[in-house]
Amino acid sequence: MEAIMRPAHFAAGTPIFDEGEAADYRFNVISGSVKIYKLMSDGRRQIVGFLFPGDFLGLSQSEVYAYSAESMTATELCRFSHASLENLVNRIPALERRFLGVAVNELAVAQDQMLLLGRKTAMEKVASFLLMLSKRARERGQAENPILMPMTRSDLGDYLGLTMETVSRTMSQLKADGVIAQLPGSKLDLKNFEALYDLAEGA
Amino acid sequence: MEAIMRPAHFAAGTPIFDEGEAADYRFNVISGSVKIYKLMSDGRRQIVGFLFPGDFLGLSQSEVYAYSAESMTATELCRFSHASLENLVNRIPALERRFLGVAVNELAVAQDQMLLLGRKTAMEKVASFLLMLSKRARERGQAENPILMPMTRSDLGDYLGLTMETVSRTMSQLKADGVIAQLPGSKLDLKNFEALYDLAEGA
DNA sequence: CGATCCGTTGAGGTGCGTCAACGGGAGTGG
DNA sequence: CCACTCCCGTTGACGCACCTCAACGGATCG
Repeated sequence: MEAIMRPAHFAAGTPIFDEGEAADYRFNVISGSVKIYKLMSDGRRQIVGFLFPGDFLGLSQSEVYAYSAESMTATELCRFSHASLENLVNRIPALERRFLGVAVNELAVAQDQMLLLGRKTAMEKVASFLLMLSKRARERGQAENPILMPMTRSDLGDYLGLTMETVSRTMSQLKADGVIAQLPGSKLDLKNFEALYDLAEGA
Repeated sequence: MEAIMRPAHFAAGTPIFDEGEAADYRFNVISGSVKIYKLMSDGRRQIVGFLFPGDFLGLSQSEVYAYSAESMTATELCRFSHASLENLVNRIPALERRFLGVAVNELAVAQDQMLLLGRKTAMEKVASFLLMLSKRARERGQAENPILMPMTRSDLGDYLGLTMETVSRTMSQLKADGVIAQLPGSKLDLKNFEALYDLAEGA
């Protein structure tokens, strides 16, 4: 895979590709963080994923990207042209299996997110989100407790189906209740996992 | 594939499998219709998909199903044991490619649904849903206009992140405005596609 | 040191949820 | 063939969780 890979660097807040563009490339996140989102004609936005090192983006069955992507922090990506990746996959069936696993996993994550968006309250959404960030950090081999949260309140709102004001209020309450605490550098200390689990389920 | 397939029949409203069960089988819908959903401990439900002939269910990376499945109408399924399907896929790489395509497609559908759940109003949700049903019928080679809608108002609410009362009110308004009309046999006549497109986008 | 962006907080409004009543159709049993 | 029941859908009245609009403060940057 390294033979067909090209590194690509993006400063914080840089567009990577837009929904509707020809889907000529696939990417893999090396470092940094990326948000992928869909827009409505009047500007309403739904963020459909936050991506971290190890995550893929740009997978598409159609000729065009199904969502837009933008870096949140300084980000390093691996870029693969669709054609050369196709060639490689044809010669190495195990790769296809790998991608299938990735896609099926992401599908399960998407279904969890549908439950969150459709049925959870603001507090449940925020608590669920914090726990998810923590879990994903652990899966990446990082610490599960002080979590890095590079996204703005507005990003968070557009991910959770809330306004940034509601996100802010909810986070303030969690701070006031001593469940979380801010640390320097966009870091968040989850001081009470048990409380978060209860809040995420509506207890 | 036919060699390892077992047919399975389900009467309307019959459980097929439950979230958390050992994911020993994969299924393909032959005829009828299926809903797949996730439940919260207090009974809140999010339907994450309605399945029709040609659709797959039971794909999972984990050892257990990630959602529950139940037939909505009398339904015929193909059942494949996970193990034998695995064997077959190992011998026929094209099958893996096929599944990858299915999964990536479903992921795109899931992302559309996230936009709907997170950012659309009740009217936009209902209009979008009707158009999606019509589009999927067309893709299956069926008529796009009188659409079959076998799900209850409650199912619809749990799919769109609304209550059944709100769904009912919204459908009533669409009827009053002459945009849709009920036909016998759970069928719906979409009398004004253009109006529906506008309503789905918030115009 | 002005401009901009982000986050926070308050006051007030509203879209949808909640609760409730009712009617029709389908299945069931007498 | 007619009650009876149950489920589904509809509609109304009311409440509330979250949105909208607004003001303000701190951080970053040119």
